[in-house]
Amino acid sequence: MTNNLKRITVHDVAKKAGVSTATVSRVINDNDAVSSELKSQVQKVIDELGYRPNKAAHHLRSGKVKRVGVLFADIRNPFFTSVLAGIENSLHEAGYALILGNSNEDARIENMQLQAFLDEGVAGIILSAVTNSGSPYQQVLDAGIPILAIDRIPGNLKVDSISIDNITAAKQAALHLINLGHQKIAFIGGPEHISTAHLRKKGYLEALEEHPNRKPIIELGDFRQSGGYQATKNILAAHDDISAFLVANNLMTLGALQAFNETKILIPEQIALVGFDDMPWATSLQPPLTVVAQPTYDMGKIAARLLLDRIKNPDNPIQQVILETQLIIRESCGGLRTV
Amino acid sequence: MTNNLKRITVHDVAKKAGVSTATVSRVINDNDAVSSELKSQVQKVIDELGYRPNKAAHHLRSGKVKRVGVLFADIRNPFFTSVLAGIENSLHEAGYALILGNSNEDARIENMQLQAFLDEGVAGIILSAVTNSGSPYQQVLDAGIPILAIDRIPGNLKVDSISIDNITAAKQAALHLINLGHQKIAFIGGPEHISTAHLRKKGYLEALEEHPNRKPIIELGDFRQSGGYQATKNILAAHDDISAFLVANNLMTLGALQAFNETKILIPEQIALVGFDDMPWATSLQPPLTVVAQPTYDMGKIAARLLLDRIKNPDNPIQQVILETQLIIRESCGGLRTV
DNA sequence: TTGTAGGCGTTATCAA
DNA sequence: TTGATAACGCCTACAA
Repeated sequence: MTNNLKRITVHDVAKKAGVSTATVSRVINDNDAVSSELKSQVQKVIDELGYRPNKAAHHLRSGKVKRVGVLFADIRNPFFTSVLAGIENSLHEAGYALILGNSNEDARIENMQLQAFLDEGVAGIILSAVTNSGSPYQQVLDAGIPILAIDRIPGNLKVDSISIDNITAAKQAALHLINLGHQKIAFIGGPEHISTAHLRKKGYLEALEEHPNRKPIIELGDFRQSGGYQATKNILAAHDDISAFLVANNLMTLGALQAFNETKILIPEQIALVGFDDMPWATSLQPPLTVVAQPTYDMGKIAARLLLDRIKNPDNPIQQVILETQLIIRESCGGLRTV
Repeated sequence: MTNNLKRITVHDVAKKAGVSTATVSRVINDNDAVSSELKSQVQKVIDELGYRPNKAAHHLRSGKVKRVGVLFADIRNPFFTSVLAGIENSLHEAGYALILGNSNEDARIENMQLQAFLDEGVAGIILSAVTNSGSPYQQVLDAGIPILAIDRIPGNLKVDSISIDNITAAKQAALHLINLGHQKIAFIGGPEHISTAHLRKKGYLEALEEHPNRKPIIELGDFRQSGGYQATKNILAAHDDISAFLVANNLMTLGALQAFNETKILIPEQIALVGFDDMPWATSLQPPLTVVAQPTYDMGKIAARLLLDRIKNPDNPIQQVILETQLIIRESCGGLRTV
């Protein structure tokens, strides 16, 4: 049942190649100066024997690991899934393994997962933070493990980060609705402690401020479908003269649609709708959804690259990358009413 | 910049507690018989020092790892995302780390990823196989690493597995459409080499066979949105008398909807639609989508548990778990026409 | 029940 | 440029 072929080690290679284990090690790690003669000779034996270095031993002795931890606040949200796919792609190309964790929007779990990453041994961590404060992450940085903050950036944390310009993104969407002639535009936002939620609300408010007589109508959800549904219901119950909705998150947009369908409200005839994130279903809905699109997959790819850069060059200056969003105008926001 | 606090090891604990490193090791690993007196004494020192065992050393010496590899064919598909969340949850509870890989429906990449898992050191692998043959996976099993096949089960592979009853699932959906009185029911399936695709087609065919005069109308897509779109277009172009569609995958269902919207075909008035997987958007669509629901999250949870069982008991009999699906009837398939 | 000591597979240091 | 050797941190015979 069990495998009784003994594991092939540097010793086996060394013996067969007639060199020392040190030389074999040097060939594996390429770097050192080994005569190209010996190098190819050893490499040949490595191939013949099908030798594969033991990573645990390598890690133990050298302290180096090609492993990155990815900790997201909600891996079920398609936004993160797409980002994750981008990360996976970059890491795989670079020969790094990806350890995945889900903090589930829970600071306690997040903390445990980070600790688990440290125990497991990672060269760096990509993190969509649950809390807005940097302090919980300091111990990780103190341990010499770099963090790359993605999407949600804790305020006082000095780390590399990648995000979108949330204020402008939301503002642009709100302005579009304003320019279509809408007077009463409701905003469904997320929890204040999440930076993206906070900033998108700010963008919405900024847009309204630029246009007189437009009062903010705001309801905050939990970034989940049910939260969007409930927030929409609440707004509809409290106001009967709203003609447009801006929803600050993908799943909440689905919740809002559910509420509109239930209430037999027609989109865009009765209410214009702009959502967040260009998800697979956006073009399958009737009418197709107008959205603020984030470059999710690319965010992931870039995030991984930034982190790998940091791992290679710990003393480089910190980079804060901000990607642009795109307002994709489809039919859910209706045509021009007044200009 | 760098951390100059030396790492705390068993030796530090041993010295401070006035015991040998062997005793410390025994306390860490709980199992052995250490007097409860000594045990609590050592534990106290461990807590005081904040000692955390080095997993690389543990792995190297003992050969044991609490790490599982998860390799999916398409991590961007929300079906897998949901399964993944279930797996993550179970593994995290059990103190296992999750290494994630994406084979992207490519057998070559799948092979590389499996090799990477072996190099990295995993106690087991959860796999949604790209190919339908078991042979590519034999080397992993030969290395003593158990595989748990999920969703797609290679034909000739003797491993634990968890899946749904794909034949019955599709058959049930097709029968529902038949019972509603539909005569021409089109089926959009997936690539034949994927077991789920193959079996769902079989279920559709079985349903038709039970009812005379119903000819199969089949188009195969690639399990992606664009494939569903194209397949729908093809069917619509070739037939003008179809009154119902059964689509065998979640993203292809979105593609079909896109095609229907574009062609101004009304659901369910002109065409009744049944899709696969109860995804977040199903209830946000107008009309809400009738679907064959798979217990995705639970599949993941159970998959992880099965694998951990296998890791603990390598010689237990093989388990093939088949979960039931549920036909959730909403409005997209229309009401009863004829019975 | 507890301690001693050797080794897991690799790499870093030092010497040749 | 190459080799001998110790050490990374832990576990496990074996001895006491």
